[in-house]
Amino acid sequence: MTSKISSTKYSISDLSKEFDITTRSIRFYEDQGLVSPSRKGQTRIYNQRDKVRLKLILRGKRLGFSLAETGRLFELYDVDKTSAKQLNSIMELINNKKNDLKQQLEDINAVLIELNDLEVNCQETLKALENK
Amino acid sequence: MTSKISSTKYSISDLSKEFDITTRSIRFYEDQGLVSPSRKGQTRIYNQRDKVRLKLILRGKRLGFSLAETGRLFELYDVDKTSAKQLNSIMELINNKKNDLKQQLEDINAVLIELNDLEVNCQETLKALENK
DNA sequence: TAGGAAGTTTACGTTAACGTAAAGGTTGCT
DNA sequence: AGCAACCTTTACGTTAACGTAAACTTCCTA
Repeated sequence: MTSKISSTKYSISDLSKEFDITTRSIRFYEDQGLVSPSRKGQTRIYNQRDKVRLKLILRGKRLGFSLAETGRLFELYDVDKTSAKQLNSIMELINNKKNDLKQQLEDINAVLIELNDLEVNCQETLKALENK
Repeated sequence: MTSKISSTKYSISDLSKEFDITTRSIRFYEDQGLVSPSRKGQTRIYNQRDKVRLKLILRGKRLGFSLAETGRLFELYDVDKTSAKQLNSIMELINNKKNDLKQQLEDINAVLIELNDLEVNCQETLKALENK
């Protein structure tokens, strides 16, 4: 039973097209230790895990995370969780991030409200122009 | 009736302390046209409007806005809204920003859920360690 | 077999957002 | 008068996240 695990392999250009980023960027993320594709000869081969990570990297960027920050989030899943000390410091990190994000939620809601006001204002001005 | 408008004047170091940023940053924001303090001799004098703008600049940064983007948002409030063409292009800009922010809201909620999962996971592992 | 497409490494260039240092002006003590 | 605490301008330095170009290999195919 030769099972099919081969469908989850991607070339660098596959991923660059799928995520609409340059191959340069993908190689740079590797330099920074955020993805670690295997090799066939010289050529990089990406798997499902790498693909997910790319997605998370891009999500992080949309949130204004640096690559280093995203990397630290990745590590949270891999860190050795056998010691209570480790666990507590991880949980502290998690809580810091959560607080940052809650602040961001507030910020975003504030800006959305302002933009809505502005939009309404524009619509009214536009209507006034038409009815003249 | 000499009214008191003088309480809304700040020096550069006042603001740098209040917002916990360097004076260098504040001067840089001026270079970029985001604040425009008046002068008494050489010395910069900031008013309430400048202070509000600084607050908005920092909020923008927390959301990952570039200074240029924040500047464009400022302009939205000042632009002359006399032409329908202007108005429509402004509203397009507003909508683009709104879409970005909605995407960010989704992203943040996703990350918050993941962090919560991770936290619960940590708590359980910790409990298991204690009950051993 | 010649060329084109996709891959690689190496390395210098670029932009944003400041940091940092030098050199100097003004004000207020003491 | 002196100096400490501010302020100023000018200008070069720095980091992150790539862009861009050169020079080369490997594979496919017309």
